[in-house]
Amino acid sequence: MVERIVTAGRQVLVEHGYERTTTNRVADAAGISPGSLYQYFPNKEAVLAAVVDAYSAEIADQLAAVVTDRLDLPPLELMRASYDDLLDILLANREYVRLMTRELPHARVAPHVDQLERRVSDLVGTYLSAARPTDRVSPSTSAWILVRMVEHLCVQYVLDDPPFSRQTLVDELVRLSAGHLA
Amino acid sequence: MVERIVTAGRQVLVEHGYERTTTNRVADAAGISPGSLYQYFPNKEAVLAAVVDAYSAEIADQLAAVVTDRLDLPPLELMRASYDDLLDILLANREYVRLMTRELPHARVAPHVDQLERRVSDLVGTYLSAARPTDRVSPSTSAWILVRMVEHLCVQYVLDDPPFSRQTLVDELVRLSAGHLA
Amino acid sequence: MVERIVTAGRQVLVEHGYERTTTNRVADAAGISPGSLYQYFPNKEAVLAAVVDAYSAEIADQLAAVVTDRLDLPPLELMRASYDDLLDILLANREYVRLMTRELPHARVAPHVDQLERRVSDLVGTYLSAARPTDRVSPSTSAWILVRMVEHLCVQYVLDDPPFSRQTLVDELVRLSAGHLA
Amino acid sequence: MVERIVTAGRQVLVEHGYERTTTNRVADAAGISPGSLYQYFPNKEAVLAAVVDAYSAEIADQLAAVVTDRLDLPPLELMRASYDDLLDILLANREYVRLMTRELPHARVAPHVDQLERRVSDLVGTYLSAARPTDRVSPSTSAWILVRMVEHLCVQYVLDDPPFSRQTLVDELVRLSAGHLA
DNA sequence: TATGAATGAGTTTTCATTCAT
DNA sequence: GATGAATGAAAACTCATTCAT
Repeated sequence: MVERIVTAGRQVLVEHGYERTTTNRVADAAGISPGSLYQYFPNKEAVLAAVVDAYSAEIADQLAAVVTDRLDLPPLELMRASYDDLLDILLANREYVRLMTRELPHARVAPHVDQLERRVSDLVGTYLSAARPTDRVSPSTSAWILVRMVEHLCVQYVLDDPPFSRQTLVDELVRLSAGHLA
Repeated sequence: MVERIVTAGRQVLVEHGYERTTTNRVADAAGISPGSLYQYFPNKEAVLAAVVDAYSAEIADQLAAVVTDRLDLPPLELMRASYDDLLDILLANREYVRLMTRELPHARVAPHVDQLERRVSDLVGTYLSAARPTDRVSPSTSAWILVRMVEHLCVQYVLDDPPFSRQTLVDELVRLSAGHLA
Repeated sequence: MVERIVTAGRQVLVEHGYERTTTNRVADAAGISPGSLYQYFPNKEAVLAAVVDAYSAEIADQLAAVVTDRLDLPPLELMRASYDDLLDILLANREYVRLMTRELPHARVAPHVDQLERRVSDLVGTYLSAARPTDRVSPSTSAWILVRMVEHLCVQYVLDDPPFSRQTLVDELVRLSAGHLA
Repeated sequence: MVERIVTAGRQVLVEHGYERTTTNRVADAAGISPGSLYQYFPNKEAVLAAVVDAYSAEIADQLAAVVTDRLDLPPLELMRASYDDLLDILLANREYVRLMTRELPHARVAPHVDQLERRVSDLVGTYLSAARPTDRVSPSTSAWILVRMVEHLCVQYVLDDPPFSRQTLVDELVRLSAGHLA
């Protein structure tokens, strides 16, 4: 039932937008009464948090795995494969990407995005520390830059659908990353 | 008077946040009655749009000028100087950056950001067309990538204050851009 | 089971106050489901009535006995002993006194208080009819005045704890009563 | 308008009872919209407080004057006249007496009643200190007992309309008081 | 033109009560 | 009988908008 409500919440969010997401509408979409909703969630806030949480649980692991699963590859291969998969995942979950970056207030999403970025940045930072001797910038700085750059360009690509191919984006991301690390 | 209302709107937005920005509060901050507000704006929507417009008018020209004023420079110098100035502008207008990217709903900001991005992208695209013969990617693709990359990393840097210097960011942005164009 | 519910109701009333006494909370305190509560009581009203009834059953007899058991004593002794016991009983049941006079709506308590007052007044009236020839006022008027006076002052003393001794109150009540009857 | 709302609140309280007094009903009775009510009062609580305050302002001074205006009389005359007037006032404001002692939750009324009782008790205590040398009980104890006794019996008389005359009650109150002070 | 009191639909939330299991 | 999830009407309160002055 919690799941039903969360699904309904997600749906209302997608269909009506954040500002038109009311507890009554969510209850309606879940096919329950407003009172029932409050047997599973203490307030509206908690319903929205659950929707965001569910998204994170569903997608964040996939996103982290994009890097995690390839930490044994050499940088270039890791990057190409990761960016490729990343785009796959985001393209397959366009609606959620839109929800997180376009629909929900930043404050509600920030904790999850921050956590994911930190998680991936840590991975990348560690990877770089091992793969590369010291350099112009610290591994954590590199990670900060690369993670945000790749993330943002992929998200933008997925949502704004610019007039160049998916392959082009991956190629250019790899090139940018390689240039940065060279 | 329109200006007074817009200023008040901006102030309320900054001090109270989007969700606590009511027409009454804006009227109050403008020292007028709610009824008067509706003689200058048809509805709340329009007030917020005007606030965003005013922001764009105030900052967007500066931002565009960052590139415009240097179209005669060679790429590397143009980039370094532009990124430097861009960071200056954003750092000097942190509050507005926060408003546009963290406080206001994306839908309200998107038209302006898109317009600015298109404007700068066009400039950059044209510049690249002239500066560089054909290449891996079209000038407009390059522009799309570079503009979004630089913009996003600078905005993030300004708002999240990561533990590396402003100079480092500029250096790395130049390096990334140069690598992309090479 | 009815008893369990009534006990729970009393407990919730004491701990949470009348306005925060919900049927769900009572059921919870009774360790049963809200549905079960409705197998023993038709509605919330009835539960509260039962709580008040139980209180009356528990205390009212003691209170009536204060007089009943002493109808063979001469007036002054009867009064002194009765008031003394009355105070004992009320002091020993302060929580219930508070419930009846401060927590519950008057309408819910009135029937029981009225009944008790009538019962005691009748006793006292009868006693006075026998003990005393005719006088300034009828026995029932005397009873009305004395019962309410003593009851109210004792209740107030118990709940408000004024800065004089219990003994003083008893002395003064006896004196007042004696003065009235003289 | 505040007055209109307070009047409406009082009326709803009288006609529908405390538990059926809702902000919407009060607004309705005042002939205004629920929103308007909230331009004059921050919440329901405040409306009810204002109703009680208005009552106090209207009646409490009269009640206190009952004693204040006669502090130069000898005790017996003071008492007789005061009790007489007190009954007049309470009989003339039966509806308000009912509201304060029967309808509203004790917690809402207590501050006002306590204040009034303290005010009158202080007066009486001071009067007794002057009129009478030391005695069985302190003036403040006498005041505590007399004020509560008289108040309660008068209130009960007014609300319950027992089968004896108003004059009888006054006579007996005087007698009781005199007996206490003798 | 400016006002600001008035509006009332819409929001979140509660809770006495029901009923399928 | 017992359950407890589900109900839904009703409550307090908000706020964009209007309109008589």
